[in-house]
Amino acid sequence: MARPLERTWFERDAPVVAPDLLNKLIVVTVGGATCSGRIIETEAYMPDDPASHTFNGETARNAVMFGPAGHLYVYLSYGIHHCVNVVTGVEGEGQAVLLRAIEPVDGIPAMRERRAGRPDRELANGPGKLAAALGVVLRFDGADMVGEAATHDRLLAVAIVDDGVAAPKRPIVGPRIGISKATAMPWRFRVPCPT
DNA sequence: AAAGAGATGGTCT
DNA sequence: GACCATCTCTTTT
Repeated sequence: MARPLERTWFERDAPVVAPDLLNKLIVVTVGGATCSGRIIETEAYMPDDPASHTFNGETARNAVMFGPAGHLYVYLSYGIHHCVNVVTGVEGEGQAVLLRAIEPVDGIPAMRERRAGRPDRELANGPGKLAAALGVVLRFDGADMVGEAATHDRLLAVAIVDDGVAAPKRPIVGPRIGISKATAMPWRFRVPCPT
């Protein structure tokens, strides 16, 4: 029933992939332990987008965003939090989708440990929080989520999985947040009324 | 209920 | 040396 998404699925523009990612699962294995969560909020970043890390060209940090789609782009935000992105589009363009929130599904005890002291509803309801809950750190930057590399019988792996739950027909669409440039683009997508 | 500020480190000018 | 695709705690209505 559950199947990992193929490379071609990611090879579309971020504002198209972002709403399609809603209700998909992100499955992360670190140190042989696996956690997963259902994606409920995403945000698109495009080439020629002043808010995108790739706007000023390729650097060591954003190199993964210029690579092939279907890889993970991870960076450190405000020196404290990690942010998790899925590279989309055509190789060389520099676009990605930021995962902003998930609903924990598997490995919830491990997520509670990583987010000690937080109530369950605040385990992964934000970009930095979901990275912390899933245990995603800079080491995941560039990880391939497609094919053999995404096999979870190893120490470190990540994949986006379709378990049969469709993306919402009418996602909530709004402006991106937490940025200071190009704030008007309606490239934030959310599942309506997630419990 | 809302608003404000500090933490903290990699990246780029 | 400035700038953050954030979070949490503290202070103020």
